[in-house]
Amino acid sequence: MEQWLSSAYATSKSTQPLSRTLDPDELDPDDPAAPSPPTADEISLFSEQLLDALCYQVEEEVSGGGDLSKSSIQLSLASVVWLLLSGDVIPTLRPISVRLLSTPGCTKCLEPGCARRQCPGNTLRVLSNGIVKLELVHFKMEGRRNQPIRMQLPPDLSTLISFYLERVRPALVRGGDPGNFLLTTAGRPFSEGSMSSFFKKIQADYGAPWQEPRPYLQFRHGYATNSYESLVERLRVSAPEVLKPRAAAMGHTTKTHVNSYVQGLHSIHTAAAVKEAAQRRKQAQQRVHAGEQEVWGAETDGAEEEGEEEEESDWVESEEGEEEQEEEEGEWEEEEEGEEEEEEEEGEEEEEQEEGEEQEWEGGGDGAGWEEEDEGEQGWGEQEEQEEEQVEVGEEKGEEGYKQGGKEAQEGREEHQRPFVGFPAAAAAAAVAAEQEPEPKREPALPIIEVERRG
DNA sequence: CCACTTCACAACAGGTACTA
DNA sequence: TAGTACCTGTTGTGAAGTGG
Repeated sequence: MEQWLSSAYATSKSTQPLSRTLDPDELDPDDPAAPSPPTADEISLFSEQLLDALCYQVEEEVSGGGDLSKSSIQLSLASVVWLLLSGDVIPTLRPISVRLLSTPGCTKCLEPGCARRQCPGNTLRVLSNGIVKLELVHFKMEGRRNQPIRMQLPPDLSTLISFYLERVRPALVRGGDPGNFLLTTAGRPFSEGSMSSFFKKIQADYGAPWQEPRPYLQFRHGYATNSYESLVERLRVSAPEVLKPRAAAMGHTTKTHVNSYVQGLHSIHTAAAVKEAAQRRKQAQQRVHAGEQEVWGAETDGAEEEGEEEEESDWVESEEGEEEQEEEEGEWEEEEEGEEEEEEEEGEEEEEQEEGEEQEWEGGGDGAGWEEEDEGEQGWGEQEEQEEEQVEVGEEKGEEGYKQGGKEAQEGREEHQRPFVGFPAAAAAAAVAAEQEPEPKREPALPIIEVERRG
């Protein structure tokens, strides 16, 4: 296993293009003295910091009956942008998909020069229960992928966005409304550059707990890297002892065992992810019924010590069986592309067996479900009906797919109610949530990502 | 089939223009 | 004049194309 890991590393090193050469006075990123990227805990802490500040500030102003101050408007805008791009509550979206988001009711595509017929653009809708749903058509380059990303946001973020739409955005509009969900303080749509600088400005202005403001791409990479590191660590710890004796009995190495003898790695993987999601959902339901209030603390003991890895494992993976770990190894060593068809078929079977449980797999799998662009389709036998169903069920799921940060920051969020909870959409969300989930814990839920397959 | 090349796009950073 | 937005060049990445 160790050799395997190192060979995989060597392979990746040899096949990756070298980064640009360092300037003479530039610190080598491998140098221990180089500033480390923000950890998941730090990111979460900063999110909490922003929300608390917003809560405190807005509460005063709302209770005073006046309009929001300029700083509150900016703070609200910053909070929304931060939560959409930082990867704390949802996986980091591409800036372009966020910039092109339109307001509810806006039917035109905001992508300049969009060639698609009747393109709805990147839409944002507030569902009847207050949950915000995103449908992102423009999330990457044109013409390569046609599958839009569909995502239901967690209740917390939905509430914040509803507040932004009702109280903040109208104050940002100057003259004609361009229809963009996010507007700069000057009332214009964000350009690529202005979004980039605003994202860094947020970190600088509101005291992010890391040394220098980081561009959003680093948070995107950080999210992906953390999940990968978590995976490698799990493999490193548990795979060798499990696989070795089995491989030895067959007279070959673990590498040969997985790569040459195990068939249908992808489908096994997919099936396991679906199965695990079902278990996860079942557990969540049991918790709700049992009225367990302390799930977080119990599940995340030790999370504080381990930092990012814990965080990632909560997001992307949960307790997974050994079998799944085994498959991961194989995939990782080499791509078995020829198996894709088989994999899809099997994926569909699994989904049927699970009777809709697949809708949750994005939260319980190994991260594949989080991949917003293409991998998500691999395990799906999606049809339109299913998607509609997913929308409905997704609202329920929102309460179940907990991020389970196990962080003090999360607990801190529960301490006081956000003042923007009183607004109509948010109130509806709260009512639905109260019906569906007896416990009022403010746990951010995993968003629902659905990948639509066309043709 | 695989490795390599090409192309297009996203993002960053620095400079410049604009505006309150 | 400071803050903000825009423009442009550079770099990195992924997908498609091509040749052995």
